[in-house]
Amino acid sequence: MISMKEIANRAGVSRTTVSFVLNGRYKQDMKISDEVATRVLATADSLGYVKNELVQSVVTGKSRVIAVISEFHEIMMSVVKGCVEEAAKYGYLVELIPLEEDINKALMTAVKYRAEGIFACDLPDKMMDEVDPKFFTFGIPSIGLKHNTGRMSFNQMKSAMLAAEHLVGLGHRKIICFGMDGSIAQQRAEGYRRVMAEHRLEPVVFQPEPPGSLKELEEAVARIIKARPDAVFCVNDPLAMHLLNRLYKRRLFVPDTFSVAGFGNVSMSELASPPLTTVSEPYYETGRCVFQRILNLIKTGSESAPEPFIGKLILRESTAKNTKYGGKK
Amino acid sequence: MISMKEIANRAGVSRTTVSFVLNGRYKQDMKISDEVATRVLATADSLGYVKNELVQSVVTGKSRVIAVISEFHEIMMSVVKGCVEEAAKYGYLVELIPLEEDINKALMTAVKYRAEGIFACDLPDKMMDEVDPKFFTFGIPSIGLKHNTGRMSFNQMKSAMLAAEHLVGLGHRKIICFGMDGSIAQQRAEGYRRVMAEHRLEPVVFQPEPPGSLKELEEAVARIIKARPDAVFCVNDPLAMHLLNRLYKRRLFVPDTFSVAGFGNVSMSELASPPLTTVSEPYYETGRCVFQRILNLIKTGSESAPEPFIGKLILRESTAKNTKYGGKK
DNA sequence: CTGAAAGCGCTAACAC
DNA sequence: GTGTTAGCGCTTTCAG
Repeated sequence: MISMKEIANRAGVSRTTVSFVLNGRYKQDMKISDEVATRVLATADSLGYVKNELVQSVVTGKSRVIAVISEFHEIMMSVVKGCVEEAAKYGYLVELIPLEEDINKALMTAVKYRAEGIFACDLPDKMMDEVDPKFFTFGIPSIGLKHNTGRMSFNQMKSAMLAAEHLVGLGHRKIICFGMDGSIAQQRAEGYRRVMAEHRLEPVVFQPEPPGSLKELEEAVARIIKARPDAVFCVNDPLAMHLLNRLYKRRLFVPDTFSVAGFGNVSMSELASPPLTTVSEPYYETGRCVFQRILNLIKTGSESAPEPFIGKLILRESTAKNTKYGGKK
Repeated sequence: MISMKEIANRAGVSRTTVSFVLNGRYKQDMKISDEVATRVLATADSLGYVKNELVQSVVTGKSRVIAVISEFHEIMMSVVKGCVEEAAKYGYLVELIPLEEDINKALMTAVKYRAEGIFACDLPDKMMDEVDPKFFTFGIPSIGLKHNTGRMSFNQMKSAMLAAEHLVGLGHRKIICFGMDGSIAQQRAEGYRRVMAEHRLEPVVFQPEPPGSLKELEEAVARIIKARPDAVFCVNDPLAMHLLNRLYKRRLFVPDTFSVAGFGNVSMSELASPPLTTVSEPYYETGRCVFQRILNLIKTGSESAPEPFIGKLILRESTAKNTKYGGKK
């Protein structure tokens, strides 16, 4: 792999000159003759020179790399993609560090490679507390660890309210909330509760998952069906699809039997039977936003608290107007 | 960020000593007193020293990083995860380079950061030919570019045969293959054709997708339904789910109307209505395998041609025995 | 066992 | 406008 030194020799100039030319700073900082500049550029090109960013990182103390630590669930790809693409725009590279049960090991890897920023993407709750305090002495800008706003900025509650309001707006009264395990699901359930309270409707939450074997899920679904609700708000799409699934098995059509709304807009929700009404989380945008926050932290040292995203209601065919109560229109 | 030099000073030894101790080579290469060794280790620890891998990369000429270039579809996360986790076992890090329409730019980024290996993960067909030949002069081990076996080692054809054979085995005769756009889908369709030929059944391929608007898809589905097949083999799960979807809309149940098999085992296929019989591609394993191949290339310079993976048939509820022809029980 | 010295490829003052 | 010099933090001979 050829170096600046060789270019300097071949072109008959000094390495400084080469450096300045190659960094495109030969117009402002130093005045290098156009003739020399072109010659340098030409030889660099003919020799197939490619700058060694690693060295630049060492010298400048800036690696232009940010580390993403995660378990890399399928669903996270969009977040990562958003982060990677946004980073690329600013000349930053993203490196992936697997979590594999030890957050401190992962963190140390990031430090060893001198990542300028760290994005702990969707850490399991319990790991939040396991982070060695000494890590923070390095002062590396990070998002997703406990000491900052934590997680990604997405307003689960308000987003869930969108779905709940949609169901109420369709004229449904007996609306069941399905699932509430985990802190995120609880925020969604809370959104549901608020909407129900606003409309003086009685909230009913079915909680099947947690130790959550398939069997318990089965029972919960059976109970829901027996309850004959007008609509069911599922705290996540897979849960909703599971419900659709069991209804299908009983030859019960949706939304005829009752409406079903999900949450998350996972890729296949569009192809569910019927296509699922749900709330989208802007994963890609979130990833971009996280990079922006980290970049801001790197540049200015101050945390920009962005307005949390609010999901969008995705209207599809699993929800429909209620006619039972002589529903409006 | 503290350096070896500082440790040397604090511990009252030379930087060489520190280097050797910290690299755990003070037993074999040099005989450093246990006492000194522990002292060095202790001061390093108390000072919060973290080795700068970047410098090590520069000095040794080995970055211990491999670059993954991809468009990062949701579906690829498992492959990437497999690659990342396998890499971690060998002390390698994975960095992500977005494709964004210019393969050569992406490749150059990888070279600039001196990636030891490159994994072009599922490049669009057309990009294969756009790779600047000069790239190969760098001699960086790579998987997924045209000059090697290409793509990941997965036998699409044989895997597709699993699904086709399953359908034939259930007693179906009139089996339609749905979709064949793209080189991968064609390999799957070929698997279908072979099985049909083996059993002296007439192959029928419906090709809807390509310029593939939703409308064309719609028409294709209508034609399939009109054709009254015994079973339909869809070249990928989303296509299969789309089909299920349209059948649902017509109140046509599966597998009563006809059996449906997909391909890919995407995460939600399990929750389709009905749960989809499909063929799994071992994405995670593939990712691990790719890293192994790259590592092998790095270490020995020789391409290990692993036995291509063959998918597994995932039996679910969208396929059932045919009774029309007095089918075998 | 330990330390001096050279070097990896590049940046950045500061003279010429 | 151009070249000299020092240095980034680490590895690695090679004398003591």
